[in-house]
Amino acid sequence: MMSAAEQEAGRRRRGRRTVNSELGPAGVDTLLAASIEVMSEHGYHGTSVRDIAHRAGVSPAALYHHFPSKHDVLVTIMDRGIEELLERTGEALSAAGPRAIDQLCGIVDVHVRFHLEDQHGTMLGTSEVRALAEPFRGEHLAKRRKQQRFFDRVLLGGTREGVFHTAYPRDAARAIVVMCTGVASWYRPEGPHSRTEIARRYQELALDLAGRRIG
Amino acid sequence: MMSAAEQEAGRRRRGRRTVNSELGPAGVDTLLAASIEVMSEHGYHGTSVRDIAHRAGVSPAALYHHFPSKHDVLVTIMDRGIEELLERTGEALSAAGPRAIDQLCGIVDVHVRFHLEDQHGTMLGTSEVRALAEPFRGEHLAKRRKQQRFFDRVLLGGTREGVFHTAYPRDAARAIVVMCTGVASWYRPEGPHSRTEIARRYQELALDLAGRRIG
DNA sequence: ATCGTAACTGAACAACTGTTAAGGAGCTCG
DNA sequence: CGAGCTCCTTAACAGTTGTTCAGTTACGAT
Repeated sequence: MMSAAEQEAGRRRRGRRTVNSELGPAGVDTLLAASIEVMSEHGYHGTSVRDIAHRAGVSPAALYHHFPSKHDVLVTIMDRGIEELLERTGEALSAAGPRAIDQLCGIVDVHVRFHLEDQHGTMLGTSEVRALAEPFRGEHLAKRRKQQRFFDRVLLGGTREGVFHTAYPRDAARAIVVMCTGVASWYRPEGPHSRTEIARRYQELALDLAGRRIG
Repeated sequence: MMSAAEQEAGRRRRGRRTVNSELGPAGVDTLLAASIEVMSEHGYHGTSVRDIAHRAGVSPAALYHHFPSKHDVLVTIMDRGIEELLERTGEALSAAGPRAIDQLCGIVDVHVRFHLEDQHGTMLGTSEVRALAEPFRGEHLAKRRKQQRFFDRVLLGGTREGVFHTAYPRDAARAIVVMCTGVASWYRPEGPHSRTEIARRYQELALDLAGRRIG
């Protein structure tokens, strides 16, 4: 007969392989990865603590060793996500230099790549804001507005610079963010185009939306 | 002491006023309207049958007089929505005539207006596809692809016609749909712009995405 | 060897879930 | 009148929910 410890170790290993490809501290990170997988498929309310635990290969109670509540798991995922996006966007903006065209290409590249690489996490992030309780909801929305303002500034700057000719820079900025965010909901890794190619195309589409004249 | 009938009538009247502004058959339509309101706020799984019934001013069991299940309520809402969108899009396309520019303006106008007028319903429609069970999910996705194909055809047609110059007509078509669908998630009736004005602007943005040259 | 602690377990909790059963009020029609 | 129908009720059902609790195991430090 197999000992409880052997059973348990086996279960954990299996859990790790599914979610985490065999390494890592297997605690918080495994649970977060499992949560992202299963929540992005069925939504926050459509996912039970037992679903998460089963996917992670642990018991339901194990989740409460690492997080105070199911809600806190969501908060952690959403906050890590938006924070990384903000950081990467800021970096891209610094690296782009002073020209609005370069800036727009830079932040669109980051935005698209981020939503392609962390497809499930970002889908959670965009669809489950409503599941956040206050004050986390308010804080998260503030960070989203901050991210939006990056795009607003680039569009308005380019308009003043005279390189963007759209009559509605704010609407164009919002449209660009929405369209780049949207890639997470249709992208399939087995599709015909590489992530790099998709990012390149969206830079072009964003420039069109900004009203860059050809010539 | 108030009779049960009086209590009940009062409750129903209150329910109607909240949801339906006092008229209508108060049965199926009231329940659907209540479902759209509360489900668009908390999502399908975040909404209980008791939540819906309470908003509609009836008992939880009343829902099962009109629908076989909670899931069927969602199916009804989503199907009515996509069917009306398809119909309106088809009409707009016929009314637009042969030129791709007019066609694009027509279907963008319909798409934006539809998502502004039925804001809550369309938000449900875009976010809760995952809550649909088979075979309804498959059927609904087929209708969504049909709607997408309207835009694909217009973009490809305009490219062949030589009036649209985007290098990526299919990506542009998807981006246009996504950006028009997105209005439902940020629009507030008390905002600075009328629905007509927003629709007009999005026609402009769509033409930019399509790569219509100025001049 | 023993202590401490991090990581986890199975079993239980009350609350809530979708759904059903049985019945009553109000209406129309013969 | 009363049969039949629509629309709705209260009360209950079994299953699931998030969460807690008391205990167990693995393991590095003393």
